Amino acid sequence: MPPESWEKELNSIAPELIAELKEKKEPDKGLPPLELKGPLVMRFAPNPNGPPTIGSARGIVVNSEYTKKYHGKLIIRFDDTDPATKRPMLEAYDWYLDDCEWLGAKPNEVIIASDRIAKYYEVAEELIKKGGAYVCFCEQEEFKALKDAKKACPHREEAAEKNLESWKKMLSGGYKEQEAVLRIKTDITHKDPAIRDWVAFRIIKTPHPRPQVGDKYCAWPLLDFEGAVEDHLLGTTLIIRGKDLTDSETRQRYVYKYMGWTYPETMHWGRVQIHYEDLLSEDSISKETEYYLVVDGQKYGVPKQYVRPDEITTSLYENDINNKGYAVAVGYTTKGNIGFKKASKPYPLVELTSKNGFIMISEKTLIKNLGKLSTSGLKKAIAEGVYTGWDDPRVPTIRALRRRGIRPEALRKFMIDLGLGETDISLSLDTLYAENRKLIDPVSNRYFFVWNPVPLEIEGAEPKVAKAPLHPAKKEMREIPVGTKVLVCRSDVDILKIGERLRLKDLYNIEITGLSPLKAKFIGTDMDLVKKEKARIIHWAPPDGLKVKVLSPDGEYNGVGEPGIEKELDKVVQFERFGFVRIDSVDSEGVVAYFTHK
RNA sequence: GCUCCGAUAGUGUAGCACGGCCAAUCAUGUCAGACUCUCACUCUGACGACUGGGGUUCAAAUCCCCAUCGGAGCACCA
Repeated sequence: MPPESWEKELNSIAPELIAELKEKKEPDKGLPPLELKGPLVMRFAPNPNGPPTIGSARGIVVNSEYTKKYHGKLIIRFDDTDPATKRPMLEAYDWYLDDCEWLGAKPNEVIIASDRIAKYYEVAEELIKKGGAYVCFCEQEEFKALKDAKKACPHREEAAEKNLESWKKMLSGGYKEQEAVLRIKTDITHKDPAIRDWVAFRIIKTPHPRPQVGDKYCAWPLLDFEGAVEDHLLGTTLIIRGKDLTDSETRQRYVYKYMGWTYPETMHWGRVQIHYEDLLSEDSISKETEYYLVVDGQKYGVPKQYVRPDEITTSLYENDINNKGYAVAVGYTTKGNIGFKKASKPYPLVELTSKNGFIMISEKTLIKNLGKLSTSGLKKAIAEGVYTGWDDPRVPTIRALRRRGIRPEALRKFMIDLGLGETDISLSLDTLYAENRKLIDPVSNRYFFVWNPVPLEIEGAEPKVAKAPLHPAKKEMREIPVGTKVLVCRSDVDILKIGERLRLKDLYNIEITGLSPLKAKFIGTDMDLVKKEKARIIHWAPPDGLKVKVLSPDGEYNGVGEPGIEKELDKVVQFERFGFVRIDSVDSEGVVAYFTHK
């Protein structure tokens, strides 16, 4: 019996079985469902020491997605309790709120930790009274030595009254920085050294950047304490955070136990790195690539072998070598795309990541690994002028993506599709771009933009007004007046030969008659000729067009665009045969556009 | 060194709590073709993975053990 008959037969006997079979095949969309015992309260808790990054977007989106789905409450809480080393930026508070709203994740409540220090003091005092916390005067190294030896420090057994007294003195500024800390009493013999008697408060005399707070406090809570107290005060029921904070839970549970509170449910996700993959030019990849390890321009090693560090003496950093002594390497496949591969099994190796953020690939190509830049690293680079600001297209912030014309829905979907895995991932923004392209392609007008322009004189052509569709699926036309001279791209010119026939898109056909200077003659307007001869179709721009500059993650493109682009300010358009861009500014100097993606 | 976590195609995911519907899902990517006055979009097809080794079982991606690799924490950072 053929399968169709089977289905028919089965349908008549047991229709529910068919339904079940089909249902089974349907993939789960979106985030995994939650098993809730009560109302859902979640928080997203950044330190506003810089604008939200692509990594922050994950937290914003996932938290908001769940609270939307289960009619819960979303709180944004600024964990700004370090006025010194991770000093908050005043502008960043609003940047977070703004980017959240843009992402469709407007929080129900906004909490600023530095406004609520007094509440943390109350809890601290109670903990001291209960014997769950003590003021410690050990020097850092001294305490670490004791801790590693599972030994208590002399202050641990101090009476509660004495601790209370010291605590008051801490609050009133009676100690210098580094002189005293408040520790939570856990288990000094805990098998995990990360858990043993952790610090809840330290003394910082640097004033807080927020004028409302200023120098009001000199005892500041650390994240583990502030977070523990706030999560309880806010009634948080589910916490999703990075794997790096898993130990926090174990530490914080001691506070919850002393106070008789109930700890929220927790979920974790792995480390995220972003790599940009699209900087390989096609000619740098051949299908039958030979693989080398390249360090500082030198070839080492042979493919399909692990690369041993003793074969390489230059520029290998400690972090690039795993504990087996193999270099952590990155490869690309014969298909030409790049992937990070674990060095645990043989793989055609080509390159080495180096600590300075670059990956070497063969001799020609360089890939920037933007995901590796930390907020503080970015801050420094911006101050030094390496980047123009927090929305420089090369910088991995939400602001930069916005400026480039990425739609919030695309970013949301991208983050939701990542899911909640505890696996460490290294991802490519390609998927985000593909998602975004689907959204903007149907609504983006088309224009010509010629980068690295080369003038082309056409004999026998009459000045005319070219008509081209604003969008291939719509009927509105754009009009481009053109004389006997046009501009074309250097990259198109480079491969031209005398006698070659080509089509200037939406204009007419030409035959090349000279290369330097570039000359051609008019040979008609007939499209059939183009189709018959399979002539190349290239785009062009009038010499008196608009000056256009495109800023993209991999550099600047300067050229000339057709008139009309200036009407698209703040919109995303497609520069044909170039890619999508967002028109960022228009003035007498010309047009500045931000590259969205191909 | 101590502790914890993880491992499915190039990339990211689904499946794992309850072993058979899994010769393994979806997206992206790559290749080929169709469409097209763009290298965009759309459509069709192809490619491509359970880290390794043992064990339990009639049956293992799924449970157990070991190995390997990767990541994180052990801060008066968040």
